[in-house]
Amino acid sequence: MGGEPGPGAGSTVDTGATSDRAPLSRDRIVAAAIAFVDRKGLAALTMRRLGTELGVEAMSLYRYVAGRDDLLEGMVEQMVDRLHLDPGSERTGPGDSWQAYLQWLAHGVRAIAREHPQVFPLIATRHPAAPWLRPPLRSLQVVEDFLSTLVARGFTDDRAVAAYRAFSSFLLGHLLLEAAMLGTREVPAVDPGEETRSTAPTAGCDVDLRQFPLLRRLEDRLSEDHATAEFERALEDLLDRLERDLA
Amino acid sequence: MGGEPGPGAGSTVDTGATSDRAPLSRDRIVAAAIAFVDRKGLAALTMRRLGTELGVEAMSLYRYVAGRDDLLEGMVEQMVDRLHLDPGSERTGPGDSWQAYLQWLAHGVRAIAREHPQVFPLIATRHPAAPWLRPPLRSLQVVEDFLSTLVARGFTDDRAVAAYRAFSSFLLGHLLLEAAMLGTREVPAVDPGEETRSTAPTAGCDVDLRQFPLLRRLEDRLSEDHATAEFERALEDLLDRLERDLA
DNA sequence: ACCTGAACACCGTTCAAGT
DNA sequence: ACCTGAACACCGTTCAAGT
Repeated sequence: MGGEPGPGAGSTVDTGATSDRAPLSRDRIVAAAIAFVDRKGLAALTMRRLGTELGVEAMSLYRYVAGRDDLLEGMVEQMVDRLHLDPGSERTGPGDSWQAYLQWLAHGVRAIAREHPQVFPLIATRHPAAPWLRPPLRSLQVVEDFLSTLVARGFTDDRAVAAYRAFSSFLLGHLLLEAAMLGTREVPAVDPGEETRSTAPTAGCDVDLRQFPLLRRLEDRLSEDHATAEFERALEDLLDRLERDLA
Repeated sequence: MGGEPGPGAGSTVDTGATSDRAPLSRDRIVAAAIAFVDRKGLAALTMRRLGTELGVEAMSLYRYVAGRDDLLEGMVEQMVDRLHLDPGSERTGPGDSWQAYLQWLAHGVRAIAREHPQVFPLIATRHPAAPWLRPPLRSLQVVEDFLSTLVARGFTDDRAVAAYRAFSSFLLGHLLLEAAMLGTREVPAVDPGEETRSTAPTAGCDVDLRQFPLLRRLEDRLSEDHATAEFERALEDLLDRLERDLA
């Protein structure tokens, strides 16, 4: 599971600055960037800060990544890669149904979104490797797997493409929303110990709801987190719909 | 439909730099920012560039917006505002069904996404005014309208909240995907006349599909644009599902 | 081979000063 | 009241130079 091949150390999760001496590779840089964004948010990610995080002088990074955009692309790629090299644990064999495969895939992507809510939005924003393909399953390999799994289970080409669209847009919608909610709580203060400087109207985040009676009445219910139940429900519905279309 | 109230001029759409002398207000700045991003993409939006665009010295903007983040927030707000002050043209009266209202709202949001595909992703990314509320209907007024319309049509509180979640996640997913596809074609070269400098692996955007036989076979079909038909279909399905839940 | 110092062009933002 | 010049701290990125 994404474990470092490193020199056998006890491998505490390493919360602080990881200036350990490891030879600095593209994978290590990308992994550090993901961890950094998980902690500090995307806006805080800077080539220079990431450099010092790695105990190195920022410009060194350019030996391994072509620039900031390439770094972001690498982060998405590394996150999505888990979806095919995952050790077959839950991976469905050729005998399993396409429903089982879509369930596995959906839960895999959801796990990514929940582990890295700050990074996940990049999946929707960054341009795909193939511009004519929609983002959410960013790896071409994953899309190929998706289509071939369905076609092998009796989908026509057209229906497989339609299923890909329906599935990916469902997944993107749900998970971006979920990630946005998770991401909100995570990066409250810019720095621990720094007073939130309420210089401007920006700060007024607790809006007054006097003009919105229903919002006030439903505030508690709206903020409840039924994310998992809602996700399962919507996924079931989608699979049912795809199944109906097959007949 | 979003027409300028301007001084009666022939009103060509004004493609170039709009350095006309108008007294510079928050609304004008925000509108200029939206137009700029539509033309050049979000990454190109800079306080300094927006300043010169408006024939003004960048720092002047800070009289009207609290900073870049506030500007982005203003852009989202201005785009979403169309959804309630729209001149009731298609706005449904109290006698109409909640289905008609949701249809109207969905098409309104979709129109925004299609007109401003480069700006639309901000709706999913920027933090909401109320952190416990999910983004896609960013205006609290719109959410209030949504809930009160449904409650007035016989939804219980719980069902109205569930409907809001299902509807907003559907809408966000579909429209982010659609906007991403539209946005891809729009900003191909950084500048007209500037050669795309293929300095690095970044440039290899036309991936070779030799290892992905299904992608190659379905490339044409995958890149077809059935956005409108798919949207209508999925919206119908969602409304059916909400209706089933009512019984 | 791998990292760094110094430099360049460009940011966001502040603030005293102009008109 | 509204805009500007100059300045500050910080970016991304390049490249000749160090080890």
